[in-house]
Amino acid sequence: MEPIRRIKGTDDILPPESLLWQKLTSIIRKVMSLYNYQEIIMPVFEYSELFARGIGTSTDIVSKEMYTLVDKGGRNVTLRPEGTASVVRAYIEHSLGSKSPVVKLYYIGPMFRQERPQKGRRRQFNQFGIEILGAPSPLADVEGISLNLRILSEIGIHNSKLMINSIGDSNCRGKYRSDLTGYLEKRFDRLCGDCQERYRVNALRVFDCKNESCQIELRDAPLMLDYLCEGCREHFDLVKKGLEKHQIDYSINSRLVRGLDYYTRTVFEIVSSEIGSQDSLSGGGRYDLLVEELGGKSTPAFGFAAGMERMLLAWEQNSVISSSLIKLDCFLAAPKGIHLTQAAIIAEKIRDEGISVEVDLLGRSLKSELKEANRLNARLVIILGEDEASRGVCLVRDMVSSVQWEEPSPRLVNSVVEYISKI
RNA sequence: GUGGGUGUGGCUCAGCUGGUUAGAGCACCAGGUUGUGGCCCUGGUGGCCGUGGGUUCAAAUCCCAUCACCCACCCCA
Repeated sequence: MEPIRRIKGTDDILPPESLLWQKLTSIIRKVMSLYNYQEIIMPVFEYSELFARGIGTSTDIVSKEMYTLVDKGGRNVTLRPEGTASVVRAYIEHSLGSKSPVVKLYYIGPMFRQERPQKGRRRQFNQFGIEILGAPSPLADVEGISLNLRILSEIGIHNSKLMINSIGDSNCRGKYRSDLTGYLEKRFDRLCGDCQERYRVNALRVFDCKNESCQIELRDAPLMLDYLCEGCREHFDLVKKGLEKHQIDYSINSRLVRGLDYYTRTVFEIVSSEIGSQDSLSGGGRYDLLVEELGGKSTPAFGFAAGMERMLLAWEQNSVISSSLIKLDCFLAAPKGIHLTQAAIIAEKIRDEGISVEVDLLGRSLKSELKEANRLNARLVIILGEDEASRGVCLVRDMVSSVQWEEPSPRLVNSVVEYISKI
């Protein structure tokens, strides 16, 4: 019989690595609460149209990467490729804006994109992200970026770099776009095939091209930063000043263009040079037009999404040993299987006191059980041997100091509690 | 969708100018230690050498096909 395998681009996160994930999410939640963001838990699938309208049909995500299906009711639904569209949908659907002028939400969960997997790129992957809805001020941009960086530093990722840019708004982007396409048109023949395609779909993305000859052609290309209107220029200046006041290092990357259509003004990206070719740990920016685009009232907004698998990749560079996170207070050994049932009952009593206990379920030899206890990193081993039982005592062994002593059975639970709490 | 690389016990890999029973380390089990873990020693379990076809007296090894995984392009978190 052929065993069934997991779907391409999906992962089983096994222990002990899953403990690293627990730690990661607990750090994220802790920092979110420091900034007073509330969690929103959303469906993982939505009407396909939400993403088409929210993310933009010209993007790769919508045009070729979505897991879309028609359900039995004839609805066209899609596994979410990102979180922002759903948050905005929920914001509108529940009129969150009328309950409070500024709404700050975060989410953690899986996203789905049908791309060719590679390092740092999976078909099901996990993101966390925030959305600040209702705040037009650059203060919101700066807060979001600070929060993002704080999470990275709490985790222990220090090898990352922040890049920012402004891509203008509906006032100024139009003129820029036409000037840029005009510039590119004149050199169209000298651009690579990919860039010729970009020219047609979204000219701003030619700046992402890694092809050297294209970069040479782009040397004198007009830059968005020179086209910013008064409002956008001022907003961008305040973001930069804000970052400086927070002592946050950044670099301006005038070629930074986000792949999603909804961004306006501020865009940012945090990259790591140590996680392979997919080097973006997180990215986001301002999207002042999206809420209205999805049928809500005009609402300014800022948000970002971060790739959790990529953060773990960057984290492993700092040699965090996940297996050392496994800890067990106590292992209950009942050699030769005589007292297995009794052991299980004692284990429950110790657990009642909040102390973790493992019982050997196989009734193995004492040697095997100690070996097992050692593997499990157990601090104490309680041995319920025949000799001891006949004398009404148990043997307690500290696996770190190798000291062991006899304990009268009635006192066992109390003294284990005492011992563990003193460590 | 395009390109490159790799498929040998649970894991990491050696063997691959074709030639007798396919190896190592780690992990696992047992013993050395007649109830006591980690270190050490000894032994053991476990592999249709990704799959299918071809060449040959003979294929893990050569050829073709196919599948899977990895990395990169593209794009993005």
